[in-house]
Amino acid sequence: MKYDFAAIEPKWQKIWADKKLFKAENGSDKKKFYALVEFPYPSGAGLHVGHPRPYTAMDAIARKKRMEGYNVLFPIGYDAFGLPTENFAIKNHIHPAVVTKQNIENFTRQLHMLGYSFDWDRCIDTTDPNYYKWTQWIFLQLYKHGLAYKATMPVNWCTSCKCVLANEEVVEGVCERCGAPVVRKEKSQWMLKITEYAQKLIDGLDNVDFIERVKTQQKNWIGRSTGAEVTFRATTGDDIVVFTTRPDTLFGATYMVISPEHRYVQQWMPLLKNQDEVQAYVDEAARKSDFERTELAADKEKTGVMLQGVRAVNPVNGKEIPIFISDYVLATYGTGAIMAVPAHDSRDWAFAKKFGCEITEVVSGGNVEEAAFTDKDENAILVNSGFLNGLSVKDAIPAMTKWLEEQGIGAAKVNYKLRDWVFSRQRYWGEPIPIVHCPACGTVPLPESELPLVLPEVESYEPTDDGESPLASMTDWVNCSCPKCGGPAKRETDTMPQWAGSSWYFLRYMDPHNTEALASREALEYWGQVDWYNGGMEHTTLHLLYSRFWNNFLHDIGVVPYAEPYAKRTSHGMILGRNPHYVGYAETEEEKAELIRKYGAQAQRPAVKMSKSLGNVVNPDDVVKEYGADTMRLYIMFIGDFEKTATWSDEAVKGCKRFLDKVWNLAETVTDDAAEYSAKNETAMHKTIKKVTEDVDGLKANTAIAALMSLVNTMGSTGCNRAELKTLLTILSPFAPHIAEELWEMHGFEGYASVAPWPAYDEAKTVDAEIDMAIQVNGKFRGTMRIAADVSKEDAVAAALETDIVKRQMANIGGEVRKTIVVPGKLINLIIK
RNA sequence: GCGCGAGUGGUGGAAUUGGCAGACUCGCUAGAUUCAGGUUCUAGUGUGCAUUACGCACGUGCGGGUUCAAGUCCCGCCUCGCGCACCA
Repeated sequence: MKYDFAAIEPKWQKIWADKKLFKAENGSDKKKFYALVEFPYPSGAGLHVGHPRPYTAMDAIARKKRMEGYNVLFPIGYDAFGLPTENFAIKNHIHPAVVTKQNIENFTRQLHMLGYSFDWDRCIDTTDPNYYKWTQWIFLQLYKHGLAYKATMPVNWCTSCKCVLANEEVVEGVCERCGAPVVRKEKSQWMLKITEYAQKLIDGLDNVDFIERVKTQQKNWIGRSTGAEVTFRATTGDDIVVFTTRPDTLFGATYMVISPEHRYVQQWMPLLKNQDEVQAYVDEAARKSDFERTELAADKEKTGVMLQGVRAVNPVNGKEIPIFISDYVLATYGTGAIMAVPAHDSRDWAFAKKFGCEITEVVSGGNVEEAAFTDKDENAILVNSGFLNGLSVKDAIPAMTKWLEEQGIGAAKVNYKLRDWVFSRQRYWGEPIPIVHCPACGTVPLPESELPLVLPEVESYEPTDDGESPLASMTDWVNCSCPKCGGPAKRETDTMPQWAGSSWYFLRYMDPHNTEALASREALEYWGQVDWYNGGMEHTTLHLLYSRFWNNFLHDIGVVPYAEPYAKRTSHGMILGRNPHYVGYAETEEEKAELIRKYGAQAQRPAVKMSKSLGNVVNPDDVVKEYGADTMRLYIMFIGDFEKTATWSDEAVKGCKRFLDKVWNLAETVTDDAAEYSAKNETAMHKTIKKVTEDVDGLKANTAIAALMSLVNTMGSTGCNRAELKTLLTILSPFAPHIAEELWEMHGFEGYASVAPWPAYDEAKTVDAEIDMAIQVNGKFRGTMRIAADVSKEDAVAAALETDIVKRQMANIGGEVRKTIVVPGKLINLIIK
């Protein structure tokens, strides 16, 4: 009989679903294990090959844990609010809810097709009012605790999405999603005070097992720096507060810079002698997009204008110094003002050189006429610094900080780059913000009893250029009565961002049908932290950070038992496609030149992100149709190091299909009903069980599969008995569950391969009794000798001296053995001189 | 600029308390099966020199070093990828 995957796979998917084989049980006596993958955004295009990589890896882990006796929670759901659906709906005049429903059906079909062991009874959908009721509930808790507030401020505005963006959604000055330019816009926005959790979000990383690059990226994003705030008095009598990481260099502060947006600029305008020049600079800075303002920021020539008519006093030496405005000082970081120390800051140095400011060296060790001396040498000695002279940088920082505190003009201060989360979006397809604006009472939160606040049906949900949400035109819905005074009021018309629903979804999986709470206390305590969460690096400073923030908050208000939601976080590499424009594929020099001219740097890369326009997108449906889900799963795991990017190869998929054919054929040859492993295969069996057991947990499925291939290759000549087949199918099943299940049934094994107990291995039986020990002479490999694995050092040397290999070398070199090195079980090295 | 990671055959990639480099896969070569194609099976496949030998030399981005022994450790570079970036 032939391996007929097309018949086998749907058969087992149906049986698994009917028998609810992968159901997670709340409150079971078994040890729990919560494995989580990032739930997909159900786009119209369906699953792409990027999805199966993390899903298959975590599925293999979940399956193995189940076989090891754990009560495994491995859930899935849909993060279905968001712009692409809304845009598609607008274009095709269908309601986003209808589009979402269709897309979810398609995704569900595809996920079933790949044989994932999800507990489908716990499937969630963020656009379901029963779900977003609790998203809104969490928002109300944030509001009650002062962590949600409305503020008018310059925000990032995507010119194409016609919507504000969080800082995390702006990448190099353009929209993370659509690539359109982002401009500043003054708008009243709902904000979440994530900055209040900056330190907790850093500290929490110490207690979790996240891969290092995730921790580093989050820390960099939060951007903690320690220093001091110092107050300078302006000649107007106003106090200018600056933040500095180097209070020790205060004697070297020879001028000040404030950002063009700083409130003092307009306040002092009437006093200035060069008003026109200053105003022109302010206007110009306001016109620039974020992208223009940061473009090649490091090398960009500094610009700025001196405020003529106002000066400041350096509090440490009483010197009067000039004040400039310049866009190299950011309004949104620190206090929007700096003390410039050109001798020890390269930006200040470049500015000072251009504008002829004084450069005073205060830390010795460099030549400040040539360049700023910025070495982070804490033993460098202070000069030209009054009471700090002779102190090291290390000692001068606390000394100056203390002095500032005594004078009442400064204090130690910690600053973060992290900014509050802009939480409202001027779009239709999101969770309505449960807030009412009352002319009498002001901002009034909706009572919890009125949740969910359901998204109304609208005629037109097109975004508007004026920055109003499409909901604003829904007067019937907008006009309401104030929950507090009963008078006429208006609803908030902005909706929540895409990231809201995903900020707590892992909690809902624990108790998805609860109508009284986001999840019961028992469920939250039973499942506790997510034991293993795998997801994309692109979410490190978005979803991952946001959800840690929400969970920390929910912990602080006593809703969840753990501050940190995820005990472990890993991340998969992207799957790239073949680059059709790669120069390597060109046959002539002319073609090559043409490709480089047309595609530039892109032409140098053999593999690139898959995209419709390049025609290199691989659809899982096609792969499953041609080779089956098991081959697809196996290949996507075998493709390479899980954490690195990998390139899809249609050719290489065949190898995995061949392997499964071999397994099928091997199973057909099994006639020996032995209940024990054969002597021939015993070591190989134990070795392979060990390798697979360790590699699945170590996220090294690629080498686990290689070991399985080796085993099957070996058995091709040594044969396979019933006991060996049973183990083979068991350890193969996390990767290729359908074929394992079918052969399991055909050979009459009990129960299901998917939930069979994981086989044990005997460490002692993983090593061969006899090995080929390597023989080196003077450090060079010369050959091997067959010898007992546990041979003594003396016997190994004696045996080696008897070999032709060593005799020949002795004769060639003509010396005697001066030294011997024996690595038991591995090699022997003879030094002959 | 700062931070993180990576450079290994024709290809994807194994090997990290220093111990036989190239497991496993694709591809390729030869042979068998087949009317043929595909499939499957057997043998081979880092480079060079040899082929009298299972022999010699070279070989993990580049240049040094430590060691009986280095892809792995140390010093100095180069290249590529990712993240952040005028963050005071």
